[in-house]
Amino acid sequence: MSSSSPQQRRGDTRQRIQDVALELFAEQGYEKTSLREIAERLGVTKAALYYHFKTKEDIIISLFEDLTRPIDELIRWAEEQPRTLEMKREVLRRYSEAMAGGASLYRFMQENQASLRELTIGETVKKRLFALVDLLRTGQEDAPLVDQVRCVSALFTLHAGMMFLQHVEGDPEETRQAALQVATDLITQAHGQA
Amino acid sequence: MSSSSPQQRRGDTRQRIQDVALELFAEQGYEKTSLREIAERLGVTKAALYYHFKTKEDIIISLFEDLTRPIDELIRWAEEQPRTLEMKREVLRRYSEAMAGGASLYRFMQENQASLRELTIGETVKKRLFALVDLLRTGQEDAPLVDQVRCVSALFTLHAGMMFLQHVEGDPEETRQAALQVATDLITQAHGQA
Amino acid sequence: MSSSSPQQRRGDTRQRIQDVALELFAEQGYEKTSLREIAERLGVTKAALYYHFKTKEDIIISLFEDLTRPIDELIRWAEEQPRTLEMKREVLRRYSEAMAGGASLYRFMQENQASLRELTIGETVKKRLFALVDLLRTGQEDAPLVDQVRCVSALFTLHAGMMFLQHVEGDPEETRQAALQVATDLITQAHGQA
Amino acid sequence: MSSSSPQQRRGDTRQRIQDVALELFAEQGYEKTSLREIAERLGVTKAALYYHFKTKEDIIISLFEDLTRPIDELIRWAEEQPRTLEMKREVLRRYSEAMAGGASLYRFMQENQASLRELTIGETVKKRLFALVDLLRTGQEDAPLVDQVRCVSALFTLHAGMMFLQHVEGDPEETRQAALQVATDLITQAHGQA
DNA sequence: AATGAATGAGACTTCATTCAT
DNA sequence: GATGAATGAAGTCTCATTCAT
Repeated sequence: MSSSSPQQRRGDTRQRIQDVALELFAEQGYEKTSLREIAERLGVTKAALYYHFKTKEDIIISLFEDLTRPIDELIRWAEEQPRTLEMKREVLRRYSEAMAGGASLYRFMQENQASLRELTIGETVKKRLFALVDLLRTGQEDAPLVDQVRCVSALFTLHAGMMFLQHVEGDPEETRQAALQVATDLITQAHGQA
Repeated sequence: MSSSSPQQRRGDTRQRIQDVALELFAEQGYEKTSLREIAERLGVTKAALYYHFKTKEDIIISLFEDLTRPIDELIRWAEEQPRTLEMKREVLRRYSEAMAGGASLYRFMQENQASLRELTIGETVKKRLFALVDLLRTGQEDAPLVDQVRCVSALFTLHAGMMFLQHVEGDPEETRQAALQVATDLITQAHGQA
Repeated sequence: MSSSSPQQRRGDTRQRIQDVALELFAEQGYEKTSLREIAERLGVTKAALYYHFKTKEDIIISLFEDLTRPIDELIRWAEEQPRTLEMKREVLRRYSEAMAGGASLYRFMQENQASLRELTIGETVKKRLFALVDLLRTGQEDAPLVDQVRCVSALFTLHAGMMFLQHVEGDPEETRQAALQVATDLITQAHGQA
Repeated sequence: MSSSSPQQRRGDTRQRIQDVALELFAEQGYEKTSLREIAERLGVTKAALYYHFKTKEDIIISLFEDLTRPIDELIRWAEEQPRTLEMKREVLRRYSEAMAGGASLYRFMQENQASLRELTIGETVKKRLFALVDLLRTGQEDAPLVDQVRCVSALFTLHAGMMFLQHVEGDPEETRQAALQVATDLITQAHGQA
């Protein structure tokens, strides 16, 4: 009657590996998480992991591929919109939502930048970040440096909201809304001064 | 009678270990940097490191002790000041300066949060961060959540300014000033609304 | 009613496994060639190999069985002939031909003697070699050691001709004939001095 | 009282590793010999091997460097001599002697050609072989193919003598002399027809 | 103040093989 | 006739650490 009886597990091992891996990566970091640990927590052998993923790095790559799709879509969408303030607000809104949905992965990104840099996806992540920043500040390439900082800061505020305050305050959703508010203020200022 | 007395030499090697270690930790992350690497780059044996430091963790602890002293002093100083807006601005100003001085270490902190959490100093770092945030928002415990986020965001903006924009823009000092400006704006707003 | 009856298909895949396996064994050696590699190059799963062969060793055994039959027949034939010089020349001639036909396998034998020794067929291969040498030197058990060496050398010359010169010279067939000539000279000398 | 007490062993670990490794490589082949096996037979840990050699391949490289020096010197010497028949005989004589001295390594070479090809030294070994062949046939580039084969065959005869007959006959030294005799005959014929 | 030699634990990875379907 | 999923054993290698000298 358990919801995850052996029979039910059939065929979803790949998914379960991803789940456990993400959990552990976010908790302990990428390097400190061994495949042995992942396998043990799943009740399979290390070799089983290698049936589903070619390398350890492959596991994390697959996680990024699955979980950052919303962001890629967001970027593609935004690039076709006019560079209005409203569009920028929408970008922040949807980015914040994506973060709420894939909290573990974003926490992982935030806390493992060093590991990320050595991995193949590091470059991709970086590019995506730059793309977002570009979107937020488009229409004002020659804007004062301060305004460019505001755009970057807006994104970081969303991250900060999720990562840092979460450890402290009560309702995560409320905190997220507050962070979104502050971020929106920041780009509004940046936009206005263009 | 040699021109470098034993005491000086001692300090010398110890210091060189710290320098190289910080360089590598910042570059590659804590876990990915091995003692072998540090020793090789210094032209000594691994065993020599153990003459100066009890463990690998000890090396990083010593780095934090040496390099975060300014922050500790800043906190102690600020805690004795009245909670005025001017004091908060001064906190940000001095924090930003400290970051400029110990850039590698702050980069390390930012990029290795996962490693940090497992280390003894992790707790210390976290406490210091909370202490700073508390200082910035003091006088308004019951302030709207949004204002609390602004305080956190102000600190993160300084980090963001250092870490992120650095990869992109020209003069780091100019960027630092811009980030300081944005951060100051943020706490000004937070303070005003109290 | 399909144009390829089950029997044919069976033979088909089995044969294709053998072909690919021999190719890879000859190219990379027995130990360095994994079943995964064979399966991948065939576009089937590893498990499929196990439908046709009981073990990895079984694959190579089957190759030897199929490809060394001419040698076995040659030996049986020669053992019933009178020990004349002409018979010995015929042995070399046919051995050389067999090698040309199963070049990959002979290359494999030459380059993987170490692996061969650990395998069950190793013994068989060795026996066959001894049988050939015996045939070549029969009629002169008490011949000077030098002549016995000549017989062994004759066989090795054929191998050397195939393996070594092949990497260097132009027409393989011409080289083979030259090697055969030298080998024949050797046993002629050995025979003559008896 | 034993000739290899722990105290005596001090400092010669590197040498002992080489000895044991060569023994096992020759016996079982390169791939089939694991570092665990080598370490166990020596009574040290695997990690100790890595203190003395950077990789498994490094061990075999060091063996070749140490044991094939005589051949390199032989080649250098011969290249400065006039291409007389007497010089060629001397080459074979000294090559045969070198083989007797480093029997294990030459057995290894003969039996692990496949492994060798994948290793860095493979190329070196091959070059050396070609250099020897060139020396033996110099002065008759346009000689009939048959004579070129004779030169190669001469070298292979020495190998064959060592490897093959050894398993069978009595006194190895006598066999070696016989092989040398046959090899010398071969190049004499080749030389005469130039 | 530092080295040389070694260890024990554990990392990632690959392999031949099995078995239910 | 073949696959999908998994295993157990083993492989090479790296790491932080120790200790006698």
